[in-house]
Amino acid sequence: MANAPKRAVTIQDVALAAQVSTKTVSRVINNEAGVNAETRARVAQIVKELDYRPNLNAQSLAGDRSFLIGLFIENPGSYVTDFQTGVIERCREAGYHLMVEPWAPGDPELSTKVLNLLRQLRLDGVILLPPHCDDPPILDALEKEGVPIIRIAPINNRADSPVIRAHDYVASRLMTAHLLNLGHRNIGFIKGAPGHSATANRLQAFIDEMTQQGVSVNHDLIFPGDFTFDRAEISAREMLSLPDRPTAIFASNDEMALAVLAVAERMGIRVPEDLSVTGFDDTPVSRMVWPQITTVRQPVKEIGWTAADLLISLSPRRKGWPDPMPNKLLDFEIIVRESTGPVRGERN
Amino acid sequence: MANAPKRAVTIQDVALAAQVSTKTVSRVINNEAGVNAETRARVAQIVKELDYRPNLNAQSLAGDRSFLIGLFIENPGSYVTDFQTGVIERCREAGYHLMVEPWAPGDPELSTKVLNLLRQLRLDGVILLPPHCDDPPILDALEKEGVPIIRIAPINNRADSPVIRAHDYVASRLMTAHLLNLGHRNIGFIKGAPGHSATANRLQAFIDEMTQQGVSVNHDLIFPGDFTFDRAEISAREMLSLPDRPTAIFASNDEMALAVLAVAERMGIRVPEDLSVTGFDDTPVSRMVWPQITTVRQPVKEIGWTAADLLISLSPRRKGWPDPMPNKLLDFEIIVRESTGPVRGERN
DNA sequence: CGGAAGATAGACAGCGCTGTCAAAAACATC
DNA sequence: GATGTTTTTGACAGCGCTGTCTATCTTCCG
Repeated sequence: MANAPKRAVTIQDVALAAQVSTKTVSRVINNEAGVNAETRARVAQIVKELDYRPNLNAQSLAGDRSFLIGLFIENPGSYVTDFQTGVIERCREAGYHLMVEPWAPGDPELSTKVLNLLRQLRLDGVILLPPHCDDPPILDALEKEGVPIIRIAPINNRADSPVIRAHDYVASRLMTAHLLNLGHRNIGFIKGAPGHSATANRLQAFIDEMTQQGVSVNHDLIFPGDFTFDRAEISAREMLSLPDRPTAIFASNDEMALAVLAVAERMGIRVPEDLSVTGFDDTPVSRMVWPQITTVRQPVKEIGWTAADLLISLSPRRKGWPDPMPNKLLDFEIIVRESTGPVRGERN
Repeated sequence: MANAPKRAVTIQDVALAAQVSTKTVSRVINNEAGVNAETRARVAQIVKELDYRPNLNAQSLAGDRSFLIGLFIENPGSYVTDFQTGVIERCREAGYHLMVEPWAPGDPELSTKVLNLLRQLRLDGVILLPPHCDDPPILDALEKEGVPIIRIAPINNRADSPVIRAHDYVASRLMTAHLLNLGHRNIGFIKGAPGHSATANRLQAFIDEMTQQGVSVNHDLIFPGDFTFDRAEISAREMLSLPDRPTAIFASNDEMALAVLAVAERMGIRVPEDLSVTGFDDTPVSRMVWPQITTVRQPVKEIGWTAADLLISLSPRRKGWPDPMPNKLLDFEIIVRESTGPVRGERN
């Protein structure tokens, strides 16, 4: 029904009531220096009494900042949800808002569309998740508009923006060591999607750890994947049909570990007795299935916090990033659950 | 680094280049009537050449509409992700944007916070998911600001806004019938969270179908739940420890069905041989686990589309909703998978 | 061919706020 | 008490756009 289009309380109203200029009110609500303590108190009082809230559009237009932060994602779901939660939490505390924008990586008009968004909204910053954090059309558009960015777990280096990542590589090595400790030697690996640094890191760490522990890597046991259930299902089926099938499978994320579980179940292979399975990310489902999945907890929400904090701390002063670029490397945690167990010698 | 603060192309620039007034340019970009076809073409041409995009903030400020739609959620995840995707898709096509705002239902300052947001952002509309669609502080704040709303599957009626829902009740009856057809008579039920219409509807439909088919409902087999895994796990454990335990359990959503599966597995109860389990919502995981869960597919994304479409179609003209309120009732689909099977007589 | 009606265009103000700069007030100094 | 310095405040323009209203130009009709 959209009733009563009541005119909202404006800065004018406050100024009038407080007997000061609008500029002074502006100073108070923005916590700027140079206002007498008494005046400040009086204005603050009136603001409260009148229940005044500045109009963001007007602030944006006049002040050339939007109080909006973009989050570019490929598709929602998986870890993105947690991440988003983290970002929103911090944004809200700081009076910012989050605009979630999904993009399809291959889109030929991507650049135009991104530019369109940026020009229209004047975002104060953008957080780029993989694979967008390495996507030239997107990066170019952002650079062209001079929008500050934060990249999460990118592949390529750039000197112009901070990077936040968790230590995938170390985590993956530890996870591999976990499998090796359990006696597994014949270990299969399902890769993630190309274009994600996690894909390369997790695989490389797997190979390095195996090698360092003197276990030769069987490259025929490294199967393709793309972080989805369906693709992993195919790889799992192939791998488990091998005459000398692996005693353990390291899946590059939880959803793919789920696929391995499903295939194993269907083939009558018991987990963890006959096959150990590990995931990555500690998504909620990893503990809702049976057996619960051994996985790596990435501090996804914390990464979200960090990203938001960085952008918010930057935005008021348009001075660019501080000199040592404030990159962050966050901790992870290996979570051993039911899907991994000691290798059983009776086969072969 | 936030380089080159290049001044963006404005409507002025276009007007100058096209030798018309800014107002005419405005007419063209907003597709308003009253512009000569020739002029329109010329302006459109220049707009393209200059790669001009109107500044949303300015449009909002001057035009009293924000091109922003709010989506109020309790917490992300579950079906919300799909819903969000649907809304974003339509918003983008129409030049709108989505602002996702999670709220904690019990928050004593809820009203203030919502008002704050509304006054600051001037949203063109808000979509309310359960349980917010029945939350007085939120509804009051929205009404006070005259923001149009769409409510998804609310409990209470209100004449002032459209409602979109899928036919929970019918779906739940059919699902119950499915269980009855398989020969189950001793059926357990795990309820959803209070404050959601789905909770009441799904339960009532279950009771009604049972009753109609002449099967007496054992109220001791109706267990509490809140749509979460953890709570359902407790209920499932209790239920399956009963001396005369049910041969089927109807869980009010997929996550809780997962819990039943996990408990059954742990207790050595086979699904579906010894126990049939059904979920609700057809979330992605319902087919990623083994056995895959029999569930009800709700057209969550389509509901998102519909909600966005309604709001967008309303917003340009501030005339309020059309007369028969455009409520929508969407279709569902029962998806029979592996977690349900015929009852086996050998027990007792 | 005069005048009414309709189509097209522009002038202008102003949405609500902040940046800039100058004025006023308060305080220091010798 | 005159002068310099700092603090506090306000006037004013303008961010980029749209709503309103008026001016101009066409067209149509008796």
